[in-house]
Amino acid sequence: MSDYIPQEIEPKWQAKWDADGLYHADIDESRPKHYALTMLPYPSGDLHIGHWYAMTPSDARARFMRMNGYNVMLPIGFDSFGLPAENAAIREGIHPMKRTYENIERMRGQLRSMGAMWDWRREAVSCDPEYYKWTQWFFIQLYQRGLAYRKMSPVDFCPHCNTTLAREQVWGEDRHCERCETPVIKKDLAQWFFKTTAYADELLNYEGMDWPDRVKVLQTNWIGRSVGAEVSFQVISDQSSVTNKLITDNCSLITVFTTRPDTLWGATFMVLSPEHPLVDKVTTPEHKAEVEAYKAQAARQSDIDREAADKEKTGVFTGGYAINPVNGGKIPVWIADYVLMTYGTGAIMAVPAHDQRDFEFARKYGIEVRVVIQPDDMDALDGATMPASVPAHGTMVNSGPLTGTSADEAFHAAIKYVTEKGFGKGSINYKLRDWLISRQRYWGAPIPMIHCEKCGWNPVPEAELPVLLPEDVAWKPTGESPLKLHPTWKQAKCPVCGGEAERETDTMDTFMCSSWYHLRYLSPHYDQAPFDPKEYNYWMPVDTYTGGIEHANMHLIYTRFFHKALRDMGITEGPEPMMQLRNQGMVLGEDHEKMSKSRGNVVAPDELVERYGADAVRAYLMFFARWDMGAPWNSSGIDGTVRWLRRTWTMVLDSDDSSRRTPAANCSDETKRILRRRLHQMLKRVTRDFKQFEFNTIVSSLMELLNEMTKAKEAGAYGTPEWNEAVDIYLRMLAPVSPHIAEELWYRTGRGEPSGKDKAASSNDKARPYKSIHNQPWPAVDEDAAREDEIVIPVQVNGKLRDRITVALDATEEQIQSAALASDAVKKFMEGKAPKKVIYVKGKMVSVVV
RNA sequence: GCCGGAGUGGCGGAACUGGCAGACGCGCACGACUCAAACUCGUGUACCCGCAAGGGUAUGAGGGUUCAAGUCCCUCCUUCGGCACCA
Repeated sequence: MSDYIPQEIEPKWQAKWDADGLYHADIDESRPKHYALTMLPYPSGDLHIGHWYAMTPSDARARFMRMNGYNVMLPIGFDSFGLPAENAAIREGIHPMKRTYENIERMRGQLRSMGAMWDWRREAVSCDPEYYKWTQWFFIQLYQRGLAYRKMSPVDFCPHCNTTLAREQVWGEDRHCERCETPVIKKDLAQWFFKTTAYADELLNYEGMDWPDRVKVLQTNWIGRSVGAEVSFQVISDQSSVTNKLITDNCSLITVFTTRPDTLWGATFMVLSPEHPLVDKVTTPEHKAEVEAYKAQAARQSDIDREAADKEKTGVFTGGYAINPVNGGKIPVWIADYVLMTYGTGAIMAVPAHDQRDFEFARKYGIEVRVVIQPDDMDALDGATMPASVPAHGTMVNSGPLTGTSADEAFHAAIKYVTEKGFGKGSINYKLRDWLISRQRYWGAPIPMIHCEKCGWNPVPEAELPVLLPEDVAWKPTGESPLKLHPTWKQAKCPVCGGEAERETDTMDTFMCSSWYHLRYLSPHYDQAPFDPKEYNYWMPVDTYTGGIEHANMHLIYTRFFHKALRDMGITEGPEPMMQLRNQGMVLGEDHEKMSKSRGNVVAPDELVERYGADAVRAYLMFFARWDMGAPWNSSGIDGTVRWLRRTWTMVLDSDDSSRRTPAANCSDETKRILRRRLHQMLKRVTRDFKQFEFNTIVSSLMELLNEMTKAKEAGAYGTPEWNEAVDIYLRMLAPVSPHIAEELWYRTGRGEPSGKDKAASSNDKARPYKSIHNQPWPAVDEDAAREDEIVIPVQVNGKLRDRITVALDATEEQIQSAALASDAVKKFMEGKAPKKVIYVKGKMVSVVV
């Protein structure tokens, strides 16, 4: 028996599988399809342990599905546009394209070392013109559908990355850039947006999706649907008049959004956001100076200062008044920076008695507090003296026709009331914003739009796609797109009038590229359309999608939006692109901190593969933590999986009979029966765990089975039919986890030999078809073999475990109960008393109560 | 503040309809092999009392439901994510 040397067998089999096209996924209508997808990597230049942690269990799962008769496609590619390559260009003067393709080449090798079942023919690279041509094409489709638009607005800008960011890419309390952690600033810029909000409601529907609740909750919170009403308040024109003459033109209606229309009678003032367009109109000449000063101060403040929730509320009175439409009350109009222009209508009605923010504001500025809901469990409230706002649950008071009803009923009644009276209507608001996709950078897909002085913005004609990136560009960190500084690139002919025009010089957010990569994998070189409809009809939707949870509110919302928008254009079909989603956790450094170069706690998978082999690294990554949780790395733990694979090698191949082993002829039936029982029990567990993505217990079950088999081998099982069956099934279960050693042992034990007819067909050893273990079916559980013939029943007395009795599987309840009561230990703890009650749970437990 | 996840030996974790807590592995201890060490193999390993048999205590804390709770319910604590003046 030779030694287990993964460094020899792994490259050998990788080359063989590649040469045989073993993992090619082609349309085959005779088999059910399974599209397995893992989030495509960014070509940073090195595959890190996180990639391995995400990808190897996904590969194992795909292999399991393959062995279960599915025609499985597992594609791979690169999300290869993006900032790091461009920043390196600025720093080191290396062209982003050159650097990116070098990195891709390096990572291809690293990916191959995993021994995963990628179909490399389907590789897609998003920075390749044959890919981004279609990214641009999709932009145009969205534009023509009215789902892409250009707007001047205050947007988040990362001063370090020198580009604008989508709202989803701004994180944390200090509002920092998702990529470089620099706090963002606000800039007024004309930018392109996608109308994600048009699909807000549909994105909240997860029907038929096998996604983790965690992700659904994150998305639901992010979309932030609120149900309420819009109510319009009229501004009083002549502020000194006692007759309250109303301005009748619509421009002097202030519309607010409220989730509590039932509290309308308690609105004692209004607040406009300082940026609200009606501020100037409402403000009286005496208050103009003060209002202007406040507006200027609010504009200067960063969002971070402004949005700090614990900051004391500030604001100024505009001098203007509005009429509360439900009771005719004259209420003052203020401006305050706690009201955001970006949510709702940018204006609120303030109900200090039942909203803490409004309450603090009212007390600070001496505004009336008017109670309209009396909570049932509190003494009668007095607006003038109450120390804090009270929750808006209870019975309506001081609320006209609603008085006396419960607040819950009043919610609907109020909407009906304002609708009938004509000054409001039911309304729904979302926190979700439209997706800002413009980036002032070079290394991205150019936005295929042309601006003409006469004809405005128009898309580049389809025949002229792709709009190629120029290669001769100077990279300077200016905050402007390098494309803008290029001497000629932006010059273009207007597609409408043919006159002189200019290209859009911004490029697209790379999340645009990754919103449809699963479609490009279907046919990466197809040049008639973004994908070949034949491939689409067979493979889509994605059956299993795996990746990190950090994309819950970014990629996973974008790609769902994209699919739905395309569906409405007739390009895709079905409600969702990815039916099943599973998230892996994160591998932390040995110091329990997030891995980073600066902490020096990064684990390099290349070194591990070199030292232990890919099979051991794969097995360890599946074994060492719950996949969905992740855990800190433990460098000595991998020794356990290395030992396990070596013992597997020895168990299967070592036929040395000179040891103390019992000869096969003397092997007892009992040994064989136990071997088969344990084998099929483990098979059952492993099958279940693969279905449920519980990879850690798959490996531990295999370890247990190895221990059982080693015992059986010592007892003479080696060489018996039961032994051969056990080896056969063991290797098949091992194949998805550690594909190389499984294949090698399959081969060495002659299981890959062609049988009968195949063998006769060719005497040439090389041409003989080899029957790879990876083309074998998953074994079937023999339930009879797995069944125990005796069971051990724990016996409790007064809830404490006192004994275990062994009974035949078919023992009756009476037999088991009397055996339990006959036990010495049980008798001892019953202390001679008669049992009050004996509970028997079938096959599980006897519980005696005295 | 709100929403979600997680707290089990020295460590990673297991326990899948409430039914034997600690599977499997790491580490550690002892033994075999060895001149020796490493490797490998074997045995042991939650904690406390006990030579042992045995007994007691344990799943973040405290209550509850139950014959029986890591698992269900209530009140907290710690920790990790996300959101955060969202009207």
